[in-house]
Amino acid sequence: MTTTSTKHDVFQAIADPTRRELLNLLAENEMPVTVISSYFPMSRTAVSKHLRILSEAGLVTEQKVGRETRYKLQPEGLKELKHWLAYYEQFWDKKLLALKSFVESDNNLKGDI
Amino acid sequence: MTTTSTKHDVFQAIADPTRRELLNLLAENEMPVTVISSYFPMSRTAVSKHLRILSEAGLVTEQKVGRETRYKLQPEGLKELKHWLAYYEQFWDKKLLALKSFVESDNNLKGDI
DNA sequence: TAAACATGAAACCTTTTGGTTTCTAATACT
DNA sequence: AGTATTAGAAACCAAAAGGTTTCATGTTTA
Repeated sequence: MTTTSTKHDVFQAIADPTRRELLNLLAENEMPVTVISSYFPMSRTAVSKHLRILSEAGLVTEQKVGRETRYKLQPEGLKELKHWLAYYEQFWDKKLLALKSFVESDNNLKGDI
Repeated sequence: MTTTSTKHDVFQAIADPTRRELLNLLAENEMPVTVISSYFPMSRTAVSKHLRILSEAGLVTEQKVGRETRYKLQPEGLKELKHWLAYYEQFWDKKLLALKSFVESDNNLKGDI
């Protein structure tokens, strides 16, 4: 059982361009909501909601410090996406394609496991 | 200039679970709409609309053959996603982290390229 | 202690999304 | 020629998404 409680999934979380910008912003520095929202052309509350969604998807973490809540990137949350992608890489990666056709061909090691 | 006309972007295209299933289904075999839609618990028209979105995002291609339209995966469309992800990999990949701190440190090969 | 600050919750609104059913057009079969 | 088949277009609808403003609550700080 994984620790990440995924109410919103990663795919949906990164679908929104604002949220992708948020990830980008939070990648290097952790920062509180008010600071974060100063980078965006929308209300603080709206940004806060995006942060919530990112948090639920396991892409950022929140840490309360006094009256402020600091958010920062949690890159591990993107691993799920990487795994998903990995499956499709075989379809464009020549090396993987070669391996695939080798494994699937009938003229090698019949009946052997 | 790229050939992919991206009206819908990849991020949004893969956000929907039905569309991810479609990609999965079309990864191995190309097939016409009626056959495709038989795998899904919704109308043919609905599936058709999902296919359109995938197509606009450059994730599938359509080929008209007689009265049917055959769809298949266009894996290259996922490269954009891979590139996006690559940036974030540095944040969880130890090797990349090590490289990063090395490159950023001031005590190596100053002014040398 | 009172005022200011940081943030999330609530209620609300508009647009987008994911689905439906019906209609139209093109192609294939008999 | 006439009927079936394949698929997209149109019109429509309910629910979700993305935003707003206002309110409540906890935390500083003057």
